[in-house]
Amino acid sequence: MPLGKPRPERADAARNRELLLANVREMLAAGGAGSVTMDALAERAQLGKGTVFRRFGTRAGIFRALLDADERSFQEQVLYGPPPLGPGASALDRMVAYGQARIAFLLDHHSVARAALDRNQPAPAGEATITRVHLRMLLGQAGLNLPDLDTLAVQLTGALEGPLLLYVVLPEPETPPSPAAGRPLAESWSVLVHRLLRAEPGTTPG
Amino acid sequence: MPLGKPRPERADAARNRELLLANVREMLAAGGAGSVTMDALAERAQLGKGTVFRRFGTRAGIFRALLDADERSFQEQVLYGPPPLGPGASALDRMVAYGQARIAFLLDHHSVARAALDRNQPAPAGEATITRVHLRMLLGQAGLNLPDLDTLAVQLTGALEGPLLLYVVLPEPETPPSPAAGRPLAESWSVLVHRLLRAEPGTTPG
DNA sequence: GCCATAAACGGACTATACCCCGTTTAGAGA
DNA sequence: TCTCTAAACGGGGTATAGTCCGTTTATGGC
Repeated sequence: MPLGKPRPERADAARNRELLLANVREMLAAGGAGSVTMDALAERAQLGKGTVFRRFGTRAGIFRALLDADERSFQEQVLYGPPPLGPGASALDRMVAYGQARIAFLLDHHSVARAALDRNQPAPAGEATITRVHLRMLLGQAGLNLPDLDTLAVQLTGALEGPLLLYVVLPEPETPPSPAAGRPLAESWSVLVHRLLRAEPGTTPG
Repeated sequence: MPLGKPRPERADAARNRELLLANVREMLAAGGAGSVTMDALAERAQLGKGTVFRRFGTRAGIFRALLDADERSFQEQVLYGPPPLGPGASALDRMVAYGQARIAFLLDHHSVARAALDRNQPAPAGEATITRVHLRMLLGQAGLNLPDLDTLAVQLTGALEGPLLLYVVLPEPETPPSPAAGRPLAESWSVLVHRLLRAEPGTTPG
């Protein structure tokens, strides 16, 4: 038995996962993230409560699972899509484009993204890390003459996502997500990145 | 009866508040933030649970109250202390100094500051806002030629505090707070601020 | 001192996340 | 098809945040 393959998920488990996620989406649409309780979800899906926890581990885990699919397709746009979000543009342009896209993404998924946060757990594992890793890479490509790009990437992640996840600069409950609500953030992000990546005065680029 | 004076806190209430906070500090020292439960606190202080909630409203409120005193003296350093943290230095220098001081503060109070966060509540009201407001003011003084300093201040708040509050770049449980642990963050903050406030090439200052 | 009243108090009650473990079942191999 | 085992399932149990409301008490005005 090859060690790298920890046995695929059993068919009934997979079926139930989908069933649960479908129910979560419905509950979400009907009553918002607050209405999704483990008990209610279990009952609605006609499953035991233990099953729900076995699938998702924690309440936040449900929302992480929900985010996952969209997050993956978002990531694909970033890695393989057309520039400037995808490869083929300058680091500067890509960073601005990434910020804009990320803000739009977090706006779209605002309620779920916040519900996916887990006090106790440091970083919502999959979710926030995409930003940190990608920004770190772009900083590297930008040819900055700076020592600690890792830390800078963490801080920029905070600048980009913090306003939407921590200091909630948005939206009134039940407000349908206005597409332009993130405009100021995107605008300001662009300024921040432009100034950060701007060449040192009196330095030859290279 | 003057409307602005909503009646001072009753003596017994004040006494109990102190009693509770003292007990919280002891529990904190003994078993960490996780060991501070409302029931345990109430019992330890020989008070009813209802009283604890009446005093602090919510679990996070306890930690906010704990933070409050230190936060106030921190704020005083910023408003009236010696430069560069206090007034009397350039906006740039003050912003760098503020970042350094804030990082040290959050490091010192890391466990309490995180416990003061309240899912549900957007921003930990008093706590995070100090940073936002102060950065906003300094940005104004810096004479930047930028349109939306409010949003920029929020993003910088995220850059400064996000790493410590959201993406926990620190410390292993039970690690005594190493004073140098925030060095990379402070260093990187300095770089970020320097580049942000750097004069536009070909622009006359003023 | 005495009274009236607003505030504080207490602790039972509810809602909910998360745990445990005995029972059931899918699915690989004989 | 039968067996065997690891995985999945169920739902009662626990811990804990937060609510409610009847009771007690501090305190300002008389």
